[in-house]
Amino acid sequence: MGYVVSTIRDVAKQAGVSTMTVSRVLNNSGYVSADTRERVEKAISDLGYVPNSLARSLRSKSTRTVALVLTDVTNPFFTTLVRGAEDVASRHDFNLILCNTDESEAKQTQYLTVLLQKRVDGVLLVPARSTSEPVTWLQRQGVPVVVVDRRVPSADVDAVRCDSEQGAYEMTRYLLGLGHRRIALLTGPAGVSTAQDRVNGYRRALHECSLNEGDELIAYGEFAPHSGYRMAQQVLDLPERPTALFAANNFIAAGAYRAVRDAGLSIPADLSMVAFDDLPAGLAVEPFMTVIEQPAYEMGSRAAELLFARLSGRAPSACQEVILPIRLIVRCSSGAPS
Amino acid sequence: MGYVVSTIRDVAKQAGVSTMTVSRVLNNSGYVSADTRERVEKAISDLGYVPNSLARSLRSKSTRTVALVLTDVTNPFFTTLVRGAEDVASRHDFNLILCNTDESEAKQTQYLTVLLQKRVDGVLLVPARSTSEPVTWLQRQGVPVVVVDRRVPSADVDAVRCDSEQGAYEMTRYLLGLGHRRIALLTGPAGVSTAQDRVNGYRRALHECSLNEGDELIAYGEFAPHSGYRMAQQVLDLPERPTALFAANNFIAAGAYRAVRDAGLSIPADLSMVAFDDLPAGLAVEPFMTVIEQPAYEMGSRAAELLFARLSGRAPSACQEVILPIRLIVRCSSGAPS
DNA sequence: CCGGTGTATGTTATCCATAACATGTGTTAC
DNA sequence: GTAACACATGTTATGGATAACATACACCGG
Repeated sequence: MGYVVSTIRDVAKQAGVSTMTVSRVLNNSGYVSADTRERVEKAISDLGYVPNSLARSLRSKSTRTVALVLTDVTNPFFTTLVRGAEDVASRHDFNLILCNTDESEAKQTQYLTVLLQKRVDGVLLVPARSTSEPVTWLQRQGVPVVVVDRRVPSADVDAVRCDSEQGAYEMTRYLLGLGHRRIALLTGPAGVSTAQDRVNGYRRALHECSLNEGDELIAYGEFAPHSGYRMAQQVLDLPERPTALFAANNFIAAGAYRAVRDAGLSIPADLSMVAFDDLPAGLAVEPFMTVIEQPAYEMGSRAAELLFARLSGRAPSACQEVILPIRLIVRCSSGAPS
Repeated sequence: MGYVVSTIRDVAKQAGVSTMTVSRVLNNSGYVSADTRERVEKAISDLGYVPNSLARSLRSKSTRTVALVLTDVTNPFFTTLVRGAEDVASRHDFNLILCNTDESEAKQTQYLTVLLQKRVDGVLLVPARSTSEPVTWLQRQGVPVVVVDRRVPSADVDAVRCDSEQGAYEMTRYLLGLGHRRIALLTGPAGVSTAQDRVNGYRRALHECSLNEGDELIAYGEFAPHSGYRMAQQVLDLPERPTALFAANNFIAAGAYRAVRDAGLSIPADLSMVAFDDLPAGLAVEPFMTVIEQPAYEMGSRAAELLFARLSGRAPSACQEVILPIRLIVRCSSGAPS
């Protein structure tokens, strides 16, 4: 009970020096004799002193902390992205705070408020919705932002992402090339740029083939397995069943895959299936699906690097947009329509 | 550029009051007239003022933040546990910081250091290894701890978990009851209490049946799919193949499941399979496995409640150990040996 | 009319560290 | 011999908020 947390003053007294000298030892700044340093270090360890970063940050105006605000920590795409950001952050000796918004704008606002209050030095943001408002808010508060994975309209901000429109276009072209004409697209919320861009790329490819289907083959839902399941059911129930399913992300694909199996259809014999984002190899399904792979790790690391470039002032004043290349990986879930 | 972040002083000046009055408005404490409150609130919103929680916490000696340190954020068992903790935290108007140690003691130490520096008010800890050291360290620094899911030896600390030994015992009894005699156990790292307890429960059940197998049927690995895959391969390659596989957690089960399929065996015809922790329903495998289910959400919420009880002083001075009940859910992955 | 109580606001000290500046050695250079 | 400089340490001001205390007025009861 009642353990007393010691302060820099206690350490100074114990070591017989001023607090400033202790501070120098802690920060390895300025001059300290070997002898003094040793005494101070002994005092620190004797007292079990842990510096108070609140006080430290208050004075130094830097928390050495950045935040990564994303929409779904459980998605392997994002966990990989996190590792990329983490590695860069720890290389810069920064802490990374993870905030999971669950695709909710309200939660996002709440987290950004807390982050501003905690005075994080910068934010990596995967926006829950396609609005520039949160970005400009952070910027007005003097917090550098890098927008990751998704677009926000008309914001003057650093950004790292892949070209979802182009990716969806290429994937759709690939399916068309196999001979598919009825291709269903299962996508995310209409308000999310990646969901919309993938629709646009899909449409562009279809239009090029003069396939102007109505929108019955496009299903909007959430980036979640249960939603993928429902959307797949929905398009499989259409009078004229599609010959190919294009899931706009890995979780939608996972759910859709179950729906297809539950419907007694086999892949790719009865139906081709492709997806955006690779599927988690470890989890029960072996990697067999034809996918558009995005370099998630690199997205995280490049975004973090951009942020640290801003933080250190080593960045060009103009904002940078980094578009990373995607890769179409053909596996055995896709083939010519029967 | 150069946006100026405003302080409570700026707000006070703008509203023509003292900083103390602004503080009262912010914290809804003390007396403030309706008229003044309105002026202050206008000033706050005009300036886009965001209170500095560093300064606030420094003075008030409370960060209104607790941390949940766990070993694998990607595991649905833990994400569910997180939600339990989150809900309770937000009900108490506290922030929850998530720290992912990846089962590494080094990472755990690093995170705890940062948390102490940031002066979190409390910690929920899923210990990476069975050592009481990190717990006593936190306690000596005056930070209340609740140990979750896993045991640490001889520590005087609040704890919430399930009885892994008993769960494994019951599951093994169940398999023995079906007629299985060669039951392989795929478990986690030897240094983790849940991994070890599950071995102990398994052994107890076997001993009761006078089945004193050597340890060739016990494989130690990591709580991860790739490890489950390898361990399954290992026991499937034994001269006398086991008739049942018992995975000590869901991720091991997911990997083992793939190994079984890759070996061309079918479940439960050729081999029964059971697991500790339910499998993620959403991810490609439908829930079909016989499991010991732990109340993950409740573990998180109860642990958080215990922590807040301590924080508010409303807790009995003696430490509490909460052992939550588990449930054996029989599904179609297990049957009598062929 | 006086003291007690509730309301409304302000002043000062403080939280714990670091920035900025000051001071005092000893050594080197010319 | 002394200016210049590296080295070593200390003193004071400061960051942005709240705790603790102080002040002042209004209203009420006796």
